[in-house]
Amino acid sequence: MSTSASASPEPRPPGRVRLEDVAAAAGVSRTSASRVMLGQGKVSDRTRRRVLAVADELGYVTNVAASELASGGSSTVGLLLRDASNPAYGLLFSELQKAGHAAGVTLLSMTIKHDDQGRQQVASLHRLMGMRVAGLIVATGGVTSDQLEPFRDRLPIIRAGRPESSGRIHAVSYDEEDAARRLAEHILELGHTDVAVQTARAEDSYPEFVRSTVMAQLLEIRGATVHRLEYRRGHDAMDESVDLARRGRVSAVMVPSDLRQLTLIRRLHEAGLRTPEDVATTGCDGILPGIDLLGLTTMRIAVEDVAERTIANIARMIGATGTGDDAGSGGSAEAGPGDPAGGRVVHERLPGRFIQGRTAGPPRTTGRTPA
Amino acid sequence: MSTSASASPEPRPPGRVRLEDVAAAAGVSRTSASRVMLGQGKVSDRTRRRVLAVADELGYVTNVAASELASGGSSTVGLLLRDASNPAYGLLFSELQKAGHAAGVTLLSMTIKHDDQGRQQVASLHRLMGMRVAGLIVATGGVTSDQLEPFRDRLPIIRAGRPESSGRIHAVSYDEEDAARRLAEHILELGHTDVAVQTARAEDSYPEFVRSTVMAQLLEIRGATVHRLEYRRGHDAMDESVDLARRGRVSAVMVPSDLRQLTLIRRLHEAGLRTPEDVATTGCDGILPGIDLLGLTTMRIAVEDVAERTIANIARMIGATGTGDDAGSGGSAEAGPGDPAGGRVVHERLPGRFIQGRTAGPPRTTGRTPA
DNA sequence: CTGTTAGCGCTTTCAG
DNA sequence: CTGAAAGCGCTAACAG
Repeated sequence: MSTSASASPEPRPPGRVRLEDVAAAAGVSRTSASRVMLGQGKVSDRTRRRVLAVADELGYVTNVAASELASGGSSTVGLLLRDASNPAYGLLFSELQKAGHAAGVTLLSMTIKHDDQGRQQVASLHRLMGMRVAGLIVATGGVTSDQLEPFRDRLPIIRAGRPESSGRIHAVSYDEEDAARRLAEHILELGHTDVAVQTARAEDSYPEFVRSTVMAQLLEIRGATVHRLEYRRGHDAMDESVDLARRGRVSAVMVPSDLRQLTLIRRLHEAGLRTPEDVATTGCDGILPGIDLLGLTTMRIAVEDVAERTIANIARMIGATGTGDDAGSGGSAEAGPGDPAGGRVVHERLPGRFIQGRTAGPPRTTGRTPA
Repeated sequence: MSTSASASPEPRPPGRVRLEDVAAAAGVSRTSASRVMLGQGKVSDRTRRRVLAVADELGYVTNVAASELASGGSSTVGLLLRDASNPAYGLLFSELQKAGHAAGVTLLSMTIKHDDQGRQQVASLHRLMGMRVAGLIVATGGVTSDQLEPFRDRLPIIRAGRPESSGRIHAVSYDEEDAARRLAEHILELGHTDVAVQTARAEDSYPEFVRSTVMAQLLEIRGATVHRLEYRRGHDAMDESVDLARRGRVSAVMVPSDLRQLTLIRRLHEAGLRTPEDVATTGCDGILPGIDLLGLTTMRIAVEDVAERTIANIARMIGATGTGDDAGSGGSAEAGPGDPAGGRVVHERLPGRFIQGRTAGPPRTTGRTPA
């Protein structure tokens, strides 16, 4: 495998091998060679075998650029991703790749930093468009619907992991509301009546915004006293949370992400407070390795499901089959690309799983309202 | 920005806009338009301005496939990545993207699952080659030097995060030996003389193999009694570790990764053993969020540095400048691609940082050999 | 079943 | 400074 410089008379030059070279060496025309490589059309078994053998021997690999140019379309799907150092996004990325692989969809990934008010995002978007991807998966909140809209009628776009408000863009997302509800209900069941909820602004993190909003609302509806602590750049609301807990004003602090919960617990420890004895805490995500050791009470979001459904949808929209079968060369015309059969916009929400953990216990005061 | 269907007489079709369209609308030739888009050659200021304006208005984006085909070379770098659900790889991925971005290098990422004895890897490699990337960054152990070798003389290849044995492939890696040494010395300093070391096989995880091997060797050289517990598929060596600890045969267990350390701690807890009171443990990586809360004693590998150096090297090799300047259109001939000035193979090892943590304390028996 | 003939959209000599 | 012409390597109708 490693040192196979044997029978070949000519010491094959390092330069790239063209299909034409393969065809010549196999004694057929470019067309036939092409057909073999594409696995389409009718080719005699002998021809196919020969071409394949020669191609392998010569180390031929299809020039994707030329291929796409000639055929007028790529089969790869662009993936706009957010900073994968966030474990939740890293996992989503992996799962998308895995699912894509299984479905025969090649993903072209591009991460973007979430600063720079969308300007950078647009640039990445353009590069992806320049590569003439067949579809687009957007797995970052940074890009707004407006920025996506102009491309919407050139290719199918689907958001992964975040709901989409625009009626023309597909989405497979985590059911944040369900997650928020279940966490809030858990806190209520434990008997907490005074709760601090760290809230995010929609423009900073939409998922966290939804989570925190729903949690706070549900708690209030059920008669609990809620302290909303909004955080933003340069103000993480942690000090206020710790302060409220220390003064006994709240017996539980709910935050909209596990990363924040870690920070919170850290701060509480520094202040000499323990979970769940002194204060109950909940987070959200459930992705971090070692979460069980930390005993975080949280929701595990359905990353695998979201990835799987996202790929399934986009694959259908671009007509990929993964086995090389043809998905019908005609029939995509006026309806616009990316419309699933019937022109309906996909809009799925996948629920997660509650993780009991050990950071949320009953309040120290026996749970009665001080009334 | 969103609803700009104004002055244009013809309701511009949703289809792609070609450079020719731009040229026509601007009243110049394709050639001039091309020159403007490439930012090269001499074009009058008025022409440039007009072309740019029209291009923007029409929403023109360069067809990368056609461009690369015509110019015979892409400026993107392929990135072969391992499963990003592993936090260490997820972070490396992010950092590479970030560094690439800063250096003006576009990365084309592709993750691979680490099963399937390299067969899958080769397929991904081929796809990347098919995209005619200008260089290749390999950030996964799964791909062997032999598999890389055939492509070595077509483009520069650099390994990120893992050392490379082949003398022809570049590498920027973590200094695993240094990490192993420092951890082992820490254990020795604490007074441990009987230590279990979970070892990995080179073919399963080379970094973990090096770490565990070096740790064990150093411990032995210094006179400690080492129990090597090798793990492989279906046997994680955890039971043996717990058993040795419970029977007091070892006072410390060293494992070659934090993920494993988490598993170990979990198992120890289940067996009623605590760290560091009953047994000391160390891991390696230091990437996990919340590592401070868990108090893991470990080494933080230099992910950021590795990413930065990797990009710097590959950028130089492919002659990228990030500002669009030309790096000399001639001069790359016999020396082979990817050879840095002088033809030397890059081979950097970057040291990490020790993290004290709380999982490793002194042995319960006062540290004297039972002799 | 196979080969021939045109391009895909862009970059690039080479003349104006 | 600008345009005309010639492909890059491949696929896609068309004939054989």
